[in-house]
Amino acid sequence: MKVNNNDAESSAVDVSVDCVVFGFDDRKLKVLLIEQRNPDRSTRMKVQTALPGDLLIKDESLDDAAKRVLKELTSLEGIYLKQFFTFGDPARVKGLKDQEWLRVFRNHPERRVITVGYYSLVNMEDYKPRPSSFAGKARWVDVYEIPSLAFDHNAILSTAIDALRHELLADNIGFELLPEKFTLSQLQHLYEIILDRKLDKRNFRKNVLKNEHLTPLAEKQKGVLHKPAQLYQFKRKK
Amino acid sequence: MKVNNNDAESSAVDVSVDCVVFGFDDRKLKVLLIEQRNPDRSTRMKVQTALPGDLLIKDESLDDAAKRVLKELTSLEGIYLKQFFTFGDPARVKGLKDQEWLRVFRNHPERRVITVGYYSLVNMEDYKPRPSSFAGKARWVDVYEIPSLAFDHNAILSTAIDALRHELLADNIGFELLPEKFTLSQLQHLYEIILDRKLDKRNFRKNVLKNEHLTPLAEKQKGVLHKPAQLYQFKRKK
DNA sequence: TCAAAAGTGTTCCAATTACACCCATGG
DNA sequence: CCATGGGTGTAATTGGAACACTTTTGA
Repeated sequence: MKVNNNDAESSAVDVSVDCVVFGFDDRKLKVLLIEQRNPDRSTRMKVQTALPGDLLIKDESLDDAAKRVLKELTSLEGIYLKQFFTFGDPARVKGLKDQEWLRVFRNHPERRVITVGYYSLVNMEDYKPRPSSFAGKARWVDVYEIPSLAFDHNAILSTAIDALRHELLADNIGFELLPEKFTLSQLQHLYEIILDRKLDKRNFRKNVLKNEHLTPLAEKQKGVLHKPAQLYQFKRKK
Repeated sequence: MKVNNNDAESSAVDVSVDCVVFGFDDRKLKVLLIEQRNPDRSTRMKVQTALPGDLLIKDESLDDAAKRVLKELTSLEGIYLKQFFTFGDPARVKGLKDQEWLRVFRNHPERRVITVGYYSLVNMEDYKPRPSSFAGKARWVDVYEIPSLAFDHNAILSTAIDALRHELLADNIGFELLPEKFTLSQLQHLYEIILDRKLDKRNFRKNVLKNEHLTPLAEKQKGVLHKPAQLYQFKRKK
């Protein structure tokens, strides 16, 4: 009768969330990567770079776990956050280095870990690095120059980038990555970098001014060595 | 140091997959629902209707788990299958009836269960009901007349329908629901039912003949009491 | 000959693309 | 006065939407 519920067959599994935190510094699309916590000097394991993430805690929803990771890491709350895919390959945490790390930092290093991927969009100006319980130092890395990451995080990241591109085209979420006040050129540049192609300036402006809810401010760029640009703000719809 | 990895905080979690199996009977869009297995006559618990699903087993990927559930239920292999969302609300299996059922059929009824949602598209003609280890009888139910389901399966199902609509528009996966040979009217009717709106016949044909890879067969409909329609087949791209 | 669905083109409008010059500022 | 990026409009093309009648079959 009971088929897959004996512990022999359906063994315990851990569930985590991993967050792909995107940021934009006016030139490059970046993602926030952490150094994995370092084992107490004893071993001299090579530190791996990884996506921020953590195991789910008791009675915490997936979204809440992602918010918690994000808040611990960046102090930010209320930022754009979206579940995009769940990764459950049984071998995804079985790499040699990954196992080494898990043996130090997890109670059940042998357990498989299913991870739910989230991506979030933050305005880099708002970001303040912060010591977090699950990570060493964090840094922004160009999404087009990602090193080799722990676990299957390279795959997770590239899935996130695909999801971000689709979402950008479908729902125009780009402004989440910009400061409160921005110019249309900044916005266009952001789109060009995410989509990885040039856009026509006049057509781009026509489109965003039609489709987006942009309010021109009574304020212009200052201190630039060319004609100062009009600043805009998104009217966030309720 | 160790933060969320002590068993007190990150308690054991079960992971399951749930499959939303869509079918089309030439009139209605249907979904395959099961009766939950019945506790041995002893208790007379009311049988709930649910989506087919099962706990992940050892060393099985998420995709493989979904394929297994599908194969056990329908004997079908190689059919269209897509992960669409993961549901992890801590309360999602805490309903009264749900707990009753879990206490009979699961070794750890108190555990939270995270479930990864898949949907699949099957040609109803190919489907042969089959006794499965995780379910009682299965039946096809009109997606627009879904009863109250176990757990959070109503929410999972409506998320699946949204995902199906998007996918249909983006990737034209409609033919997966049709028999090998079909008419353009059947295809149009399918689109109309999934999207829940009328489509213009001439425009629809123009579009699918442009965009899809349809091969007209040297064969027509037979035995219909009107002009027999051209039959088509999809050229599946390699 | 009738009922039922199959099949077929054209026109109109909206959206998308391509494209080049003048402007305001700071140095 | 020069370098720099800001800002603007139009024409051509493409794609989507609306729309009605003739054809073939079986009963």
